[in-house]
Formats: sequence, structure tokens, C-alpha cells
Amino acid sequence: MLKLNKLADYATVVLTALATAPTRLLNGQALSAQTQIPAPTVAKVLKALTRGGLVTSSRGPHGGYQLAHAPEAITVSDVVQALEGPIALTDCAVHGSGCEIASGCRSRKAFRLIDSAVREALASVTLADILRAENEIPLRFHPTLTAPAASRQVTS
Amino acid sequence: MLKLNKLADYATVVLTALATAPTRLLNGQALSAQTQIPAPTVAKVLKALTRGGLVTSSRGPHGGYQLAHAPEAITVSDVVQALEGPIALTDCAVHGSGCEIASGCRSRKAFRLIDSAVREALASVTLADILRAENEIPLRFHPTLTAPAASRQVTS
DNA sequence: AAAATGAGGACTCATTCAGTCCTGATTGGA
DNA sequence: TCCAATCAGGACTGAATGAGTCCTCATTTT
Repeated sequence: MLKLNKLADYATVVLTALATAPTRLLNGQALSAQTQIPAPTVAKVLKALTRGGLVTSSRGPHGGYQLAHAPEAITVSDVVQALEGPIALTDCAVHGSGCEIASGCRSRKAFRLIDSAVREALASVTLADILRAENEIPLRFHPTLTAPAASRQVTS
Repeated sequence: MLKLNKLADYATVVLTALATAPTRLLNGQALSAQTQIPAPTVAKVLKALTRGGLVTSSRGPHGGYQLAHAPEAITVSDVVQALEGPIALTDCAVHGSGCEIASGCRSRKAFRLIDSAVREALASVTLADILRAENEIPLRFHPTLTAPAASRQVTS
């Protein structure tokens, strides 16, 4: 359903936790306790975020993680790309060498436009925005987000 | 990788094929031949598009499919929703009843903003735009679209 | 009545993802 | 110098999802 994978979802949770204590070093265990996400999974997320340059890490006793940038400078696009790689809605690579579906390949140019539109949308939301939204209304669950995948009429 | 599933990809190909002959009824076999997509798969796509109200169908001999609206009135958002259901990047449903991850659930509000941003991005591109892009530069493949999923530095 | 076509759904195989775990590297302190 | 704590990297497994095919039924025209 064009959905984010869970790791990217967890990543935003972990990052918001880090953002609440920007000056301190938090280790994996502490972040796991704070976010309720299992420690091995948190570790996996943190490794990806470190590789992506979104957090910095320190080893050894009293080591841990810290945001590499201000919350205003970290976008959802950055997070998604750190966890899932480049944002591209379609990939020709699965067709092997060249495109087998000729007419399909011709529409790839259009998809590049779509890709950049989505990328911009994700880049328009920063970690600071998420923190702000969190503090407004803490909701416990959102049934409207998970409506059944029913078919829908064209609205225009 | 936040990618579209293939069915939605095929759907745009099938729809552009239908758009080239707006007045005629094209059956599944003809569309399969024209798009090079296997007949059973084309049939599956067409069923979803019919359910989604994007194309109209006629049964019996000389039956077939037709666009239900003008290409300007069919957006990529419509296509994606017909094939994949509502556009929502995150779903709380997987956590069972209520959210187990408290702090994660609090960021769902932010994700609703992201969802609508992505939805707008997809709604901004119409089938007519795709047809126009096709006619400009017919490319055979696009290596830049399928760059390796390497980690990336934050740019800002 | 027969043929052609779409509708709906079941089914299988492959791929991807989530989550865990193991081993090694680095750092700070006793 | 040694040990403990912590991160880094990657392998591995089971589950979930998606792609693709096929079968049967409903509808329409001749």
C-alpha cells in the first residue's frame, strides 16, 4: 500500500527520543527502554541512522548516540533514505538488462516527476515538526489511518 | 524502499494504452498484445481498475474496456488507490488493539501530515501528463532511477 | 444455444521484511 | 595491562507480502 517499512517508522520514534535530550549520549539500551522497542531492533535502526549520518555514535563505556544535526535540519526524507535507500517508486532493474515492456518504459519519465514530488513531500517535514505535532495532541490510536483497503471512486 | 508495487506500475501502462484509443473498446487480449504484459496479469489489473471506477467494462462478444474519464481527470493517486488501497505510509493496525509503542503512537499525528503531502504529490500528476511525457523523449532505460541503495549524507 | 468476454476468487511460488543473534572492534576505567 | 561496556557489521530464520497463474461463474451478442 505504498507504506513505509517498520524500521523507518521506528527510526522516527528513536530520533524523537534522542531529540528530547540533545546534549546527552543515550545508549541503545536506554533508547530501547524509553521507546518500548526491543533492544536488537533499536540497535539495527541506530546502525542505519549512523551510516546515514543522522546520528553520531561513541563506543566504549558511557558511549551512546546523539543527533548529528538540529531537529530542524533532519527531514523525513533523510530518515527514509537512511533506512530504505533512495526514494524511487519504480525500478526498471527488475526487468533485467533493458526494458522488456517497451511502452511501459516510455512512461518512466513521468514517474521521475512523481518520484521527485514525493521526495519533496517527505523533505518538507522535519524532525522538529514531528516533535511539535507530538506535543499538541497525544493520540493513542487512529482508526482512520487503517481503514480497510476498499476500492474507491474517482472524485473528480 | 517506498516503492510502488508492479500492478500499479502496469496499471499506468494499460491506462496509457487505453488513452490512445479513447473511443474504442479494447479487450484484455488486445491490451496484453499492445503492452507486452502477460494476459492474466493485464486482466488482474483491469479488474482492479474497473472496481476503482477508472475504466468501464462491457461483457460479451466485442466487449472490452474504456477509460471512464478524460486523461486529465485521472490522477496517479487514483491509480495507486485503485490498486493498493488508501495511501497511508504507516499503519497502527499491525500493533493489534491500541498501540504498544506509546511514544511511537504519539508521532502518528505527524505522519498524517506526511501522508497527505504524499497524496497531494501523487494527485498532482494526471494520465494526460504521462501521455505528454511519453511523447517527449522515449527512453529505453534509466540507470539513475535504480542506483544502489547506498547510505547517504544529510545534505542540509 | 453457443461463443466470447469480463468478474471474482483461490492458489502457488518467489521475494522481501522483521527480528534475533553472533562475532569483532573500540573505548574508558580499574 | 586487562576487563567491561558499548557500537559495527553481517548472517540467519520465520513470517508476511506480492506477483503471477488458473479455474469457475456471470453476462452479452449472435
